[in-house]
Amino acid sequence: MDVAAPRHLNPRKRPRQARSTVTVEAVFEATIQVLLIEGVHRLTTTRVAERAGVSVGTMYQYFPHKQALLYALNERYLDRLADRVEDVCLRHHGVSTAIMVEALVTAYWEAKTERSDVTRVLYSSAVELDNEALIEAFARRMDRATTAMLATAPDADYADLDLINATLLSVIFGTVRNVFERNMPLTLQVEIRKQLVAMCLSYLKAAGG
Amino acid sequence: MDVAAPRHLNPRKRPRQARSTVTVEAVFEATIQVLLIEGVHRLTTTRVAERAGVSVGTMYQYFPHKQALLYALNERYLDRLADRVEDVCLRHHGVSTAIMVEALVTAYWEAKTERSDVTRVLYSSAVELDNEALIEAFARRMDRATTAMLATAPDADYADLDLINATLLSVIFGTVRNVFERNMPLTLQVEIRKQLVAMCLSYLKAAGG
Amino acid sequence: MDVAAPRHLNPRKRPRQARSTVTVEAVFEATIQVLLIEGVHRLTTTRVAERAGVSVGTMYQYFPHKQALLYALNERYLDRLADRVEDVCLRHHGVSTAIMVEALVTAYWEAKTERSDVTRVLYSSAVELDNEALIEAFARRMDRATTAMLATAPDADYADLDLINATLLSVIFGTVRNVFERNMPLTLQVEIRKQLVAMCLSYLKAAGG
Amino acid sequence: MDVAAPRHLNPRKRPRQARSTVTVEAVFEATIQVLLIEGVHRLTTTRVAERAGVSVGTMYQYFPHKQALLYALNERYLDRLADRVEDVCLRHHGVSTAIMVEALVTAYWEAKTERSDVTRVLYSSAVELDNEALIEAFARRMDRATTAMLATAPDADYADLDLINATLLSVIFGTVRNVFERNMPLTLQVEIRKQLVAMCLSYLKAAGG
DNA sequence: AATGAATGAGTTTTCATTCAT
DNA sequence: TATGAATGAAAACTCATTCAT
Repeated sequence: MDVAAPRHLNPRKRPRQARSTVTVEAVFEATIQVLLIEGVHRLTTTRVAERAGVSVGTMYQYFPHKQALLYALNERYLDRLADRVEDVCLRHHGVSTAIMVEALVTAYWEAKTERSDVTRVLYSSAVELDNEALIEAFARRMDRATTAMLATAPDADYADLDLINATLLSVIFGTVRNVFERNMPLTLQVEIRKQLVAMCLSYLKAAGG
Repeated sequence: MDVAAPRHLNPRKRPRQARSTVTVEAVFEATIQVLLIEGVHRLTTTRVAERAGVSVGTMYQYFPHKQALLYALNERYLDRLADRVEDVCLRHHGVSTAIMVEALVTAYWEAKTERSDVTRVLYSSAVELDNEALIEAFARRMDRATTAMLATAPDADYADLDLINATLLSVIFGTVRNVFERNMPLTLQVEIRKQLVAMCLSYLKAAGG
Repeated sequence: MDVAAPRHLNPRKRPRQARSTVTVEAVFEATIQVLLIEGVHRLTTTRVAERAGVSVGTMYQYFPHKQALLYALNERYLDRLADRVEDVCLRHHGVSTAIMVEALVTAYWEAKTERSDVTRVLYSSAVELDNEALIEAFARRMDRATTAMLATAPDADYADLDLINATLLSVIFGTVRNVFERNMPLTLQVEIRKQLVAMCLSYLKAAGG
Repeated sequence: MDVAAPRHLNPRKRPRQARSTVTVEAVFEATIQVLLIEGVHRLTTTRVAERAGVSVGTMYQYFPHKQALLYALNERYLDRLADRVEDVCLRHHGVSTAIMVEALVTAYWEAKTERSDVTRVLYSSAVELDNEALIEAFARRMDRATTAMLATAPDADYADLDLINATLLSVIFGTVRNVFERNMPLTLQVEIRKQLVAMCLSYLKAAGG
């Protein structure tokens, strides 16, 4: 994540010692728990601190205000998600387009749905958070990772790889969100996922695959 | 919209006289304005009432609580959106698949982006709103309208129209949301939209077009 | 009830025609119902009017404000109660002290307990109501009625009838309220009532009976 | 007071440190003052906090809502009252019935009338408060204390002490309330109190004294 | 005369943030 | 450094009363 966070959202200090890291982690976990159990509108600093087993005062040592906490939480989440997808992409350089797409969709889909409740509350926590920079940074990492991977496909040669890649990511990310936001039955989800892969492949083939 | 709303979100009274309708409309408009100008976390009943030029008391005669107001607002929005898309679908029965898809994507895309700020704030207003029923009802209307349209395509014959249709809608709706949430440059938006149409078409062709 | 009500609590007009009386009666009934079903803190003019089947506006024709309504309600209640007890007293002139006391306790006890829930909510409706005049007027009627009755007892001759009478009424009225406010088991209530009669009689005998 | 309070009326935290105790005490005092000066219907949390010299927020740390405050206030009052009466009873074990009754009536009467305005407003504060448990607990303590005392009377032997005791308490408590609620002239109050003692004694004598 | 929509001051309650200990 | 009591502005919501129709 190489994009500077909006200045006012910087955590007051970056945790360095072991104990701090543990505390920060506990606070993150507590935040998610409170969001899950009580909902955004009951997400209060006191409740988070209590659940994290620290005092509000201490929490304010690490996060100068509530927004900073939510910002950091989203940052952590997107960082981890990007890590996972990047990792998958790297491991699929040079394979066939079909396998690439399957791998990409699977990686993203599973990351989002294996804890779909957490995904959902994180979305809700981001409302009214100035997290464009975060999204942007995430998008850039994804762009790079998938572009790099697609470029190594032995069975394809795209005229405008950047556009094709941007389209692909928008479609995949958008569809996944749409599917789990609508709370579709699991069997339908699985089928749509297969169809999504098929759609991407027919698109890529037509585009130079 | 034939799915029952959660009981507690029902407006207190349905506006019948001209005056009431005007009031309710003013409140809706004011809500959107406040959301646009101040953001969700400054969306207070007082502010909405003030901007709508009515007293809080009056507002509470029509909406028993804030949630009910937001629910009704989203309902109105989705109803209108569904109206538009249904209308387009009806007017494209019997044309070629290519034209259908183009029309569908265009209709939805434009409805969402011609006031993308409004779309955005409406999404944010729906956070922590029990609006599954609304989404569900909207989805059902869309499903019916597009299925009916696709079934009349002279140049296609799908084995599993329902699944294909569900996929198509998830992809289109999801992609549109993703694109405008990421605040992409307009030129890229336009290109991706074209690519989206192309993708849908290659998918449909492969599926029986 | 010959004591003037505090000026600001006068009903705006005394109902004269048949229809008015019906309306006023309906409002009284509605008030009691709302008190019973919703409690004092949910006793609103709108709710009463609605339950009475009239509009708030109409209600305000008869009672210039909420207090006036409650005042009138309590007045009506105390008037009726006084009527009943007076009636019993009159019918027991000249009988033995034992029968008088039994009759008095029975009349009051039953009037209070036959609808103990109503009694209770009326007490609660009177809180913060300037109803001293009402109480006073009621007390005076009772005083007169029982003094007059006791004076005709063939088996007694009291040195200070007024004091004895005042004591008797305070004890009877107070005990009844205490018993039903404490929500005692019915069997205990019945026994205490018997004991109360016994106590009054032993007192009167000692005092000149 | 060994009867559990309704759960939702429990104070949020029990004051432990000196400062807390002072705050809670100040809030109690302020509540009484506001009740005295402004009346129940002007008893607002803000006014109480202001008068107590604390912020509303602080008040809400000790009492989760208005009802809890009123409940605690009544509890404190009844506890103290019970303490006083119990104390008097203990100190009169073994004396003559006449002295017992005199002591009991005096203790209760004085506790209630020495600050009759406070007594009155506390009654009014309890309207619509689910304080049955409180009353019950108080009644039980009184029952025990007076039964124990009466049992030690050298000049009496009661067949059914429990019933006699219950009657006695109902009569005494009820009469006291009736007398001071009617705002009788002081001289009459004094006389009635004497009569009440006389009445109780003649009753007890007849019952086995 | 009857209606009931509109008013807005007033109420309870919450919660981010500070700061004395 | 950690704590958590205290703060008070701000929020949602109510309801007695008025007055145009």
